[in-house]
Amino acid sequence: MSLTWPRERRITRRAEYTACYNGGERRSTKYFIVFARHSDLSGTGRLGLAVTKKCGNAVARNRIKRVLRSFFRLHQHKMPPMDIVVTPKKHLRADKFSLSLAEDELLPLLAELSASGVQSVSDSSGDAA
RNA sequence: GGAGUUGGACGGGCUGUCGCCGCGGACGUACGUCCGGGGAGGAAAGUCCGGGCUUCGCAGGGCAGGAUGCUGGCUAACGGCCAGAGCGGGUGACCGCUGGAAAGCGCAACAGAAAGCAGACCGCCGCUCUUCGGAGCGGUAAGGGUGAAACGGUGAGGUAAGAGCUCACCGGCUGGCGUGGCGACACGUCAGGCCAGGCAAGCCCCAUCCGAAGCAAAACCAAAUAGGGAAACCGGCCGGCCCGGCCCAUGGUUUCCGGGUAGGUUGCUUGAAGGCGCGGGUAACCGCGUCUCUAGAGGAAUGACAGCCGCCGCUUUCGGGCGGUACAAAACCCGGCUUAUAGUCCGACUCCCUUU
RNA sequence: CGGGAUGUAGCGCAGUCUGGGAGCGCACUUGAAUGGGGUUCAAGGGGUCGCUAGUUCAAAUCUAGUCAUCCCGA
Repeated sequence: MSLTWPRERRITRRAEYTACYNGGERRSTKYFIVFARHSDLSGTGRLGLAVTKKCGNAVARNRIKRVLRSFFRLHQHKMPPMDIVVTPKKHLRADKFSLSLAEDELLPLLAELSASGVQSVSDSSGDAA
């Protein structure tokens, strides 16, 4: 199975971000807030990262984004077909952050989202049929 | 050996797996696949200056406003750099500062008699009066005390007491001349007058410079919706009809046009570029020759995870073990400045101690 | 990219323009008043004036640099 993650699987418009913030589900863990919304495109989900200045300087913010992107790339087969926006909380320390920490934090949440997402997809497809 | 001053270079390396963003080539109808090659810094940072570039404005000049400020040079330009001058600090290597206060206005708390065209509290001296304690008038500015700062210093003459009042020397100032230097200035000499305080990072004066905005600049392509302009046809009114005119809730349909939003493309990296060599210059820098191409995104790539090796601490049973490995990431591009930075290496110089 | 504001006692602010004593309110401590508490009255303590340099006799105030926070415009 391929583990690529091209640009088409990212959220690149401000309107799409605000749609996730306003019309999506909101879950939170110890270090992250996750907004998830049903994708307009069929099939694949997309990822958006919003790392604010409160998380540190540019080097720290870049590291957080890269680790999160790597996490979603390696676990993309567990990802539901939704638009997901991840925002770290401000007490996340970039120098202590790693892939294993991201897995501990986000894997249960991903499973939870995919359960509810699959259910809603089957509901909507049933209505269409 | 110790302490220090100053200039420069670097700021992790290798391998594997899985990835990301541009570029070139091949296959290929589009989509896509494969191959090759590239992909953060000395400060990319702060955004404090200067320039290029783009659009707008502009006959020329002035005012206002802002910036800079010893001299000479470098530069596209600069508030930058280099070389020098004066002053200050340091034993020294070396470091720091810089227009004008005899154009004018203004300011100086408290203390002190007095804080700025000088003046006189205690003193000192003379005269007059006296109740013998002193008081009044006048002279004086050497001495005292205050303050951050009190209108030259020392000595002699002089005097009632004194005083640049006079003289000598010293210090400082102004002007002239000579020598050296492109110049800031230095040195020498003559004359004057004995004195002219501080603050311009208070207002100000003088000299020089400055049009404004910024790549979200700007150019091009250009939906949907609303509105604008033009033409044709239809409709209504004036009218018997045509021509013509009007439709003031400026009626409806079609076509065309221009502006322009979302969006897209360009701007976008070959440049006051870098390396090496030679030459000129004390240097900053400049000239010539030759070689190289070195990120170009657009919610924003340059990574994640392993392993080995460096480097630095702590520890050790000398096999090793544990921990750490800075600051900080391009966003139109350059030249500087400022600030942050674990450590490593190299050059030059100064002072002290020891040995020969 | 461009522009602006703020930083002073535990908290909220004045003082900065025009340089000389660091202040106001709440809070805190002590005392009075009450049987006790609150209210009230009186007295008191507490400040590297964000930081670092410079100008000045003297800096919260002036100048330069720097740090942090906040707010605008495109």
